[in-house]
Amino acid sequence: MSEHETTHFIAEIVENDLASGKHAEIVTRFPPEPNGYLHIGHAKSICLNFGLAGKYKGRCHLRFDDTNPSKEDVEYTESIQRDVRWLGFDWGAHLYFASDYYDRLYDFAVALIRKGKAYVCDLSADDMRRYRGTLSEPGQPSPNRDRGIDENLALFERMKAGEFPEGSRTLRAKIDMASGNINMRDPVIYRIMNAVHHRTGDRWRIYPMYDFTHCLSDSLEGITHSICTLEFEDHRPLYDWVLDELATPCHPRQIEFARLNLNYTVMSKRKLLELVTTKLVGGWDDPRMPTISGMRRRGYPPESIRAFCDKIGVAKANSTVEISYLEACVRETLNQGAPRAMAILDPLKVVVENWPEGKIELLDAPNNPEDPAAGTRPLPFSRELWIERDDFREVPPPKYFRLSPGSEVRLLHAYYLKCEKVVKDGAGKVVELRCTIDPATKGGWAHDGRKVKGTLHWLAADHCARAEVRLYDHLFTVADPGAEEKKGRDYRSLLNPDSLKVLPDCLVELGLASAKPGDRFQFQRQGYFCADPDGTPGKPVFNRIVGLKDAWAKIEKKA
RNA sequence: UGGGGCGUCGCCAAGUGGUAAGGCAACGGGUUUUGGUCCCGUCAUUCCUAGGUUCGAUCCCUAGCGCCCCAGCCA
Repeated sequence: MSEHETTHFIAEIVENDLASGKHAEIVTRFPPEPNGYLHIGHAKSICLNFGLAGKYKGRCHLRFDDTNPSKEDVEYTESIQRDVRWLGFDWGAHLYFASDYYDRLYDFAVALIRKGKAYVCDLSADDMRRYRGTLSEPGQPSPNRDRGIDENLALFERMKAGEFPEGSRTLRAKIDMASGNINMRDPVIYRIMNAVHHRTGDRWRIYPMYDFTHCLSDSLEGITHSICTLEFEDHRPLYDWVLDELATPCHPRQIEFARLNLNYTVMSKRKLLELVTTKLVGGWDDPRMPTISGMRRRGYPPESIRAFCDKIGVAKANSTVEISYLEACVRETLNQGAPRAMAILDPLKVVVENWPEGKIELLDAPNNPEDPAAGTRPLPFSRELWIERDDFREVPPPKYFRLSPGSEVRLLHAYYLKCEKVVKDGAGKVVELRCTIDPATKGGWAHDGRKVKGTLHWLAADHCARAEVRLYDHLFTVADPGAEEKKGRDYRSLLNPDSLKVLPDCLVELGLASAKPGDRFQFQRQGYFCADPDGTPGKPVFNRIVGLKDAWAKIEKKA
């Protein structure tokens, strides 16, 4: 992981607690609700929690906050574990489920009732909302607020036994209906639900709420630092209240930080779920999705995601990070390790007129100029070649270094190539280039001091494999779909229609035909690509992970 | 005149009274058999605003302004 000093206010708190002896060892936790797939925002939290535990020699638990059976599913508990592991983190033996604490949680609730700090409320959801008051007006006490302890105990017992219909009663903490903090206006801590829980089945008819469950789960596990996002700041007084009222093993400190936002995408679980269920994308692992599984399929290396999370920092100010920053992190790690390969996305035929028909020459190509240890591979050269259509212009614009009539370029690792003639079809489309090579430039070196400005990638026509290539762009056309939505636009209408471009007839080096899903390459001069599981032995499929920086595109755009 | 937070370069983000780190982006230049990588340079006299305290304030005080979150029997 990154060497540079990662220091932020949470690390500072941890360091102080360790230095002061408040804690001998820190314990953090990543507490997802299994109601969707993890996304890059979760990755920030995962890196933070597991990262802190790793750096300060503590431990980090993976705990599923599964208290709402109506939205949760085992599919998600599985995908979440897969994703956390893939990111490079290990919870060891510390895998927990809030649902495993249901019995103890129930006992805690009973204890609260005994203390006169909780009561069974008969208000309907609508009435409860009315009694709650508003942001600027205090709430009114529930008619059941002063119900006797024994009656509360009996009623709660009967709630548990399933004697009452869903929604008919709740257990509420008795705190302060006039509090400016609405979370403290006698919050519901248990509700009646008939849903089947993915782990406890139909054993329970009542389910604890987040505010009651989370702090107690933390305490039961001996968590020292309970790190969550900003929107829970208002819940901290309640977190502390519950732990102060009950006899618990310890009282973790809740610390809030700003969640990650990325531009040109959405991070809301609801929207991501909707994109998946309405088939606006191919699934949770669609390479355009900001999900961990999407990024994995796209080809983002896990270490680049970790580096990104490390670099963006941790603070309390809401912020939106440019997705290009993530892409820069991906390029950085891929540049070091990805083997280079020739691939032609949009082929244009070149016939080398002074190269004998049928002659094949094997040239030596380094696998990675950044890493000599990666070795070399033989590259066949022949009379007929493919080059990138975009690497030829009949009328070259200013500063165009590539091929044009009469110009000379270098074929990477091969020869200097000169364009002698342009062949067009009836419609005027260029279909073939008649060229010559300079035999004295084998390997791509001219020994007469002659320089060439452009270097092109290429493939021998009869010695390459077909491949499908999928090019991706931002999921949305606007940087901030949320802002547009506030102006009345449906975020779905902001989806980028060009976010996926399928190129069915690309050409790649023969060796890539056997690439395994997940294998990553740099297609020289173009970008980084990753073999997709959709590929077949005869026809591999490559996802563009991210393009290389393109100085020429910039020049051309300016002109 | 409900409560809780936050405001430092286009985007992140250090800084905790001694005179504005770093990364990304951008721009200029060098190297280069990827117009990639790499290297060098430029890029906030200014820290939301206005007052005040101080020899000195992004950091302290006061008053404003702006933005985010909260009225689920979601998490």
